Amino acid sequence: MSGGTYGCNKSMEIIIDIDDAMPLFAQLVGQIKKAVISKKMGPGDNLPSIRQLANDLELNNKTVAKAYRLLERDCVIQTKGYRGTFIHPDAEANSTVDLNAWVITKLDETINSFKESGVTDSEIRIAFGNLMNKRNS
Amino acid sequence: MSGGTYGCNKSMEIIIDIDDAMPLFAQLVGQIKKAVISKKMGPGDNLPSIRQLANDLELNNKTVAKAYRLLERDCVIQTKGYRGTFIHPDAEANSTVDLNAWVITKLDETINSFKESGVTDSEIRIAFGNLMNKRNS
DNA sequence: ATATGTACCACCTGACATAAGGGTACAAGT
DNA sequence: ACTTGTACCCTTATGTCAGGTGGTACATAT
Repeated sequence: MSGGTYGCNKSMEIIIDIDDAMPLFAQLVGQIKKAVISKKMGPGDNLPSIRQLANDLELNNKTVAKAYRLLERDCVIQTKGYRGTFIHPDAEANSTVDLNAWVITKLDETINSFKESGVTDSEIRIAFGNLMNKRNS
Repeated sequence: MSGGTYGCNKSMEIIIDIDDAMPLFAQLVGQIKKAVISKKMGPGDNLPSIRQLANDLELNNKTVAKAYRLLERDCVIQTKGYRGTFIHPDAEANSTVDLNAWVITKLDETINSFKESGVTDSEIRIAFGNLMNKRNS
């Protein structure tokens, strides 16, 4: 099997391409943001449950849950526990804001400042690795 | 075989532990800086050639060359081409100045600002990976 | 009983970069 | 001739991480 589609009240259509280089969860995030931007979905609209969507799209629960988690972090959707998941009031604005862009920009500045000081790529990578791993413990 | 030692005029002793998690070249860098700080070696002292040290320590030329390259960048040693390699006049000061410290501090600040914004570890890693790899080409 | 989101646990897979080694070669000097 | 640092080539192995999947369990509500 490869990919799957989900049609909800003829208002939302999600297409997942398993052969796409983009990770499945990222495709889901993009599709939902796109649906919001193109006004196919609006604030307050009900999204399918994680298990439901995973089943229709032939995906794993975790994959869908990951997408929902990211979407909620970006305030594109709101999860209300047992009551289900809904489109966030400010979804449209928050769908266009790309958190990644700001991360890349700021990180790029930092890395460049290192390189200008003659720091080796290896050293930057090592420092990065240490920080990312230690903070977890 | 595991690791090796190098004794030079009973003034310098380098111990490499191949089982250590720290990369071999990094161990070498640390050992030489330590030798400078503890005044076992001083400005003008002659260091063994890359090939010589690699042979004694049972390391590859490249590994030693990498360590020397980093040490010269930090102005702990001076390579004078065919004439060999020597301890830098300001070696002691430059051995204590930890370029890594400033890198870690600044990088830590940047990463923390990301996490406070809810950015995922994965996303930070991916952004980091993209930046480090694209700049190389 | 059923459904919701969520939080754990573990596993497998592929991709990728680092680290390290082997080899060859060069210009510059002794 | 010999040695110096250095710069390429290619190969290997190791480790790490992302992505995905599987299962179980929980509190909260209907």
